[in-house]
Amino acid sequence: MRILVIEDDALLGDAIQAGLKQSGYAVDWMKDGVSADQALGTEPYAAAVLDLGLPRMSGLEVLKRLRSRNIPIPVLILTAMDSVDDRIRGLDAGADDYLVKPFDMGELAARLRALVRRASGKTSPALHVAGVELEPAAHRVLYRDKAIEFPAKEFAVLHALMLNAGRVLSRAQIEEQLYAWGEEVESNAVEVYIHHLRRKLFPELIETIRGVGYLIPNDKNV
Amino acid sequence: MRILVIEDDALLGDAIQAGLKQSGYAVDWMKDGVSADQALGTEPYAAAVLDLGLPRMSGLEVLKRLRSRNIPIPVLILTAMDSVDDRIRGLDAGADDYLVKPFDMGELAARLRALVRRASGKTSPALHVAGVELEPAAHRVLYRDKAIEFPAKEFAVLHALMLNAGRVLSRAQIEEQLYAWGEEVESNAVEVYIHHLRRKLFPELIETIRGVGYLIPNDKNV
DNA sequence: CGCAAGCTTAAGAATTGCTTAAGCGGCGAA
DNA sequence: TTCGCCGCTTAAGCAATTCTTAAGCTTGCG
Repeated sequence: MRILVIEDDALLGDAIQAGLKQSGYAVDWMKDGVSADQALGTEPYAAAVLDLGLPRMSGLEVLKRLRSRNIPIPVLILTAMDSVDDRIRGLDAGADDYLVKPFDMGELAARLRALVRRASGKTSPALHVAGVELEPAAHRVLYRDKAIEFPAKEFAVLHALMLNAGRVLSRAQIEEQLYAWGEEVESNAVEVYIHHLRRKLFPELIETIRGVGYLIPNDKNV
Repeated sequence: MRILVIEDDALLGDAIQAGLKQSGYAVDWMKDGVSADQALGTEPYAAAVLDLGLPRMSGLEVLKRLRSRNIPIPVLILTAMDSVDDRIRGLDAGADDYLVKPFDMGELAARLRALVRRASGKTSPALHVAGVELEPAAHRVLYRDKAIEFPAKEFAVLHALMLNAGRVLSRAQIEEQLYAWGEEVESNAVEVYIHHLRRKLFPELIETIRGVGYLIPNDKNV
């Protein structure tokens, strides 16, 4: 799950990036409006965290341009305590939620989670597919009522596949979820994670579509 | 278009039912959580309007059970003005939108419309022709309710032909679907794929138009 | 009847994915 | 701080499938 953080303050940006990484997101960090605008147009982010005071192009402008291009990703804006006006204008311009600085990293992560979930529409907090239950918030997976542990990346792959149950995800699509800019891999990492998932759960869970990608089939029943 | 309204307050429920009927929906009205839960499991609703405070089973519980059964219909929850917590928990439990009481009937109708549109847009369109069903997203083909496997290229050929059912595709047009620039083949590859398709499905599915190309005829009946 | 277009088959080539294992780096414990 | 563990990334060999090609055969049409 990939998030774009747009924040010009180095200290704060660093903290946000670190905190969100901790929560398992792949985080890109842009420090001005123009780069952010561009990145939002090209990369498949699940959400954006946007400070309104930015150099080169204001956060509000970034937001407006985003919406005018009909890109519906959830945007959470960061505002100073005293700028109620900004907050209102942000929400008017299409922001989905806001947080007043200073804020707690846990809360930011929680809100992002809620936003992403809501945006993806039909996703409940716990995903149930093929007897596997995955709780994104708790970073927990249950199979046959037993908790199974997954390291961050394995979890992310499983999450992506379960979110898209019934749809094929190409290896490239999965990689985009796992890695932020400049930390792409060039190996068969995804294959290895798939292998681990199959071993810890059961092999039939994930189907291979040769030359296309991977897929967790939708349940028919239940 | 059928909508389920779950609301225990007689006055409000009546108003909602009337208002939505006005907007052209067929409206069922349940007054407690248990009946609603049951109805949602059996009837094909396009969306649900859910009050969170319900007798017998709370709205939140209804929602959770709905999602745990992987039923992805859009749910709009109704919350009291002061219960921000409920709203959050509702969204966390998989609601798609919310409305704070009291609300305007026009707005409710508008939001439902938006939700339904969004939800139906996400359903990947399956192609049905001549008893063959092809789901692009799942990379899956069903014939006589049996799944049949196709390697990437064969699938691509079938997909192209079904997308253009009733129209002749030249061999060159089919090849364009299969190969990126600079990797054209110079052989009878397409003929070979056509042959495989005919064998796995049935020979009459694909007609040969000599000197022109290939064609899957349109069904007369659906 | 003869030719061209398309069908069928088969086999080698190429690609793709699976599996295993090892090195590396970070993080926590001692 | 140092050590050891764990997770992440690579790499390489192997197995299987898929792709391409070509050759011979069949069919339809003039």
